[in-house]
Amino acid sequence: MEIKNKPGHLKPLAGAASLPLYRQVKRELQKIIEAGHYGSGKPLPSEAALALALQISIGTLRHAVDELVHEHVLVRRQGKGTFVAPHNNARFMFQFFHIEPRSAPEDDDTLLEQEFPEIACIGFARDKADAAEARALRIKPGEPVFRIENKLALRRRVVVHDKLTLSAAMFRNLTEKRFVERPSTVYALYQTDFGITVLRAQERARAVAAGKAVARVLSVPDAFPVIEVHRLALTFGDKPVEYRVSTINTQAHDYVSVLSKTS
Amino acid sequence: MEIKNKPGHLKPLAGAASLPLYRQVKRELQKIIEAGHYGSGKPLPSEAALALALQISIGTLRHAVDELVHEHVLVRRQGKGTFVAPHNNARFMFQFFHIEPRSAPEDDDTLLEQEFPEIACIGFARDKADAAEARALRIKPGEPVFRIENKLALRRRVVVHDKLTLSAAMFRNLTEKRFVERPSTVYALYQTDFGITVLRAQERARAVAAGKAVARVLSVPDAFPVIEVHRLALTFGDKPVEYRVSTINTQAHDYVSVLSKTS
DNA sequence: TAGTGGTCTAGACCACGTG
DNA sequence: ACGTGGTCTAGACCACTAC
Repeated sequence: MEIKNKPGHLKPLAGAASLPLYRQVKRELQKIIEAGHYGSGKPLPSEAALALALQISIGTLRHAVDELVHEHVLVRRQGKGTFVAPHNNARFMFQFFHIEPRSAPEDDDTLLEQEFPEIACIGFARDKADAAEARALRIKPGEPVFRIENKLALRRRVVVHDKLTLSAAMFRNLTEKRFVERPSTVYALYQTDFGITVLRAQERARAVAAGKAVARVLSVPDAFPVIEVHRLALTFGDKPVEYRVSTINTQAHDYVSVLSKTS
Repeated sequence: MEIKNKPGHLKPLAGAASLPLYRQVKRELQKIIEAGHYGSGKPLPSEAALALALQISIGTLRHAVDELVHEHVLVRRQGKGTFVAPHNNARFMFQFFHIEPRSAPEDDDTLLEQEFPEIACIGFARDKADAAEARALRIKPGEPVFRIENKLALRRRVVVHDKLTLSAAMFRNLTEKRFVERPSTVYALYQTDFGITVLRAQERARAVAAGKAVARVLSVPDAFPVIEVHRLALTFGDKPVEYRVSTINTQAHDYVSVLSKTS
């Protein structure tokens, strides 16, 4: 056949180090996703169509999609199409919820049937960002924020106290009603109502003596040792979305994390 | 050209659901790796050679290798070859060490320059497994185990107390000398001296009041709140390798974990 | 039957590391 | 100059889902 390929010729990065074509395609796809169309049940254009539109081979297009699928940004369904990954299923829920009862060492491997927590909103207010919140969310101190307080129960026992902080500029018109009536997780709410996709989160945990207010919520003695987790949730471009301080009663539950070479 | 491919024809799984060829190849590669040759600086056979030997196309071979690379089991080095992932470099170290100073919120993104802990062995003994150890390591209570105690310091301050338990059957002829003189991490030692590759670990964390002995090692008041982490390290086939209880002084350091859709 | 993603092949050329 | 992995292409066929 003797056909010359011209990799890096169709779409080189002028002057720069010329990112591989499939990386450029990946970025292109990310833009499409971030634009927000294709949110609800609608599949992306077919691989053949995308490859044609971008004037690349289907193999290269698939390489780009492969990476996004591996990052759980897209999901493929054979015979149906490729979709942006939904935030509403149980599987995703437990990407960000890592509390487990301490019992049942029957099966060692991970999540077989994790329990869904029962969430109750016990506070909702609009206020000005303090220093810590502003630094975390990368806004100016004093800018308006929403503060939401939740308690989470497993088997009727309150195990976690959550304090969420959201930038009011990012979450315009957020109301307590929407928070209380949300269908599933808050991250699904961010996506459906505000087009914000949480991609990653970093958590920093420390042991502290429970404060009076939180101790009452968790039904532990005053100054009892609890774990305090500071979480920052991020979207595309590592932009901060939510700052959250969780306090966990670890008398009967563990804060679980899986360290893997596959991380 | 009009050449018919015969996918699933060269190497179908008789009777069964016929795993894709590249998955079969992946297993083949895993066997090669587990066999233990290719441990020290020696590259695997080249992709072209492997594809030829297995009578498959190079694309399929690469697909299999891609997955193992993504799982950090193999690493590729352009111009040199493909190697089994070493356990001795800094990058890997921090796959399993997630303690960070609480300061410096300068750069939000992860590990730019994490500090290497200074490790000191403060105990080494051969004993019989108690109930908890036996259950974790999946051996019988009373079977011989090694117990090792370490303390880890960051910036000259002791931050972590570790208590490791290893099955003596799995680690024959382990000596205190080898542990003290180890070049880098213990997981590198497991690999070089015993051919055991740690692939994953699960950690369960809880807040507790520090016991007297540990409190002294960590220089915290008696009954001070600390985090206790129970780790089980696993190798191929999810076989338990090491059971470890770490106690962390979180006065100035955090126990960090990154939750990601890319998990 | 038609359209989608999933697998596999064969081969060209590029970029890196070593001699 | 040579061998290694890295990228890209073009096309065939399979498996699933819809209509």
